[in-house]
Order: sequence, then structure tokens, then C-alpha cells
Amino acid sequence: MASEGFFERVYDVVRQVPAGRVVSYGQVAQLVGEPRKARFVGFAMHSSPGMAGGVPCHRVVFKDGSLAPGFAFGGPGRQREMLEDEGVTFTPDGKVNMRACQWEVTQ
DNA sequence: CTTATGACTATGA
DNA sequence: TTCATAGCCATAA
Repeated sequence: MASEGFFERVYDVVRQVPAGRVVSYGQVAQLVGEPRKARFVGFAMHSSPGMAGGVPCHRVVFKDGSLAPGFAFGGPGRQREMLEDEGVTFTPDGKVNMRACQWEVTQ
């Protein structure tokens, strides 16, 4: 399992993110033991099988709380709709309320 | 084999 | 404060 490719490890971590919770790319990279590969986490999401593969890539956002413009599911803003449906709170800035919804492994 | 690219993040102006 | 640039290294061609 952990001996698989880097992408598989990323998928395994994202797969553990509960609904109503979000995680930054750098955090996922850190969880897989490679905090320098934050860019590849997003790259893995692009190649991810999506929810069909058990990888809720819509729960992965920027450290800032912003979403990925131009690469969201149905379009920009569609990802926010999915997150809000899961209970994720947003700020008037149009970003995820990271302080309240960022996933913490210590739980 | 080498080169180019990228759903990021940190830093500096 | 926002905007621009550098560094990161796996994957694809």
C-alpha cells in the first residue's frame, strides 16, 4: 500500500479526509511525508480518479483557503457549492474558513 | 537519455 | 495590502 507510487499515497491521505473538512495541498504532502511536493499533490488530484476512486479532491484547497480556479469540477465556484453542502463554512472573502474546517490529524 | 511543465508555498518589492 | 518571482521534484513526452 504505502510502497505504491507517490500519487497513490496522496490519494490514500485525501481519502481519509472526513466530510465537512478541508485540507491544504501542503498539508497532504506533509501527511505523506513529503512536504516539499505540495505541487504534485495538486498534480495528483488532476490525475486522480475523483470521487469514483474514493478521492474527494474537492476537499483539497490552497493553504490560503482558496480553491483551484479553472480546474474545479463543473467550473469555478462549483467546488464551493459541494463543500458547503458537506458543512464547510466560507468567509466573505470567498475562501474556506480554514481555522474552523481544516482537517487535523491529531483528532 | 533530456527537457518542459505543473490543482503550491514562501518570500520580497 | 497585493503582485511577481524562485524553488520544489515527480510525471509525461
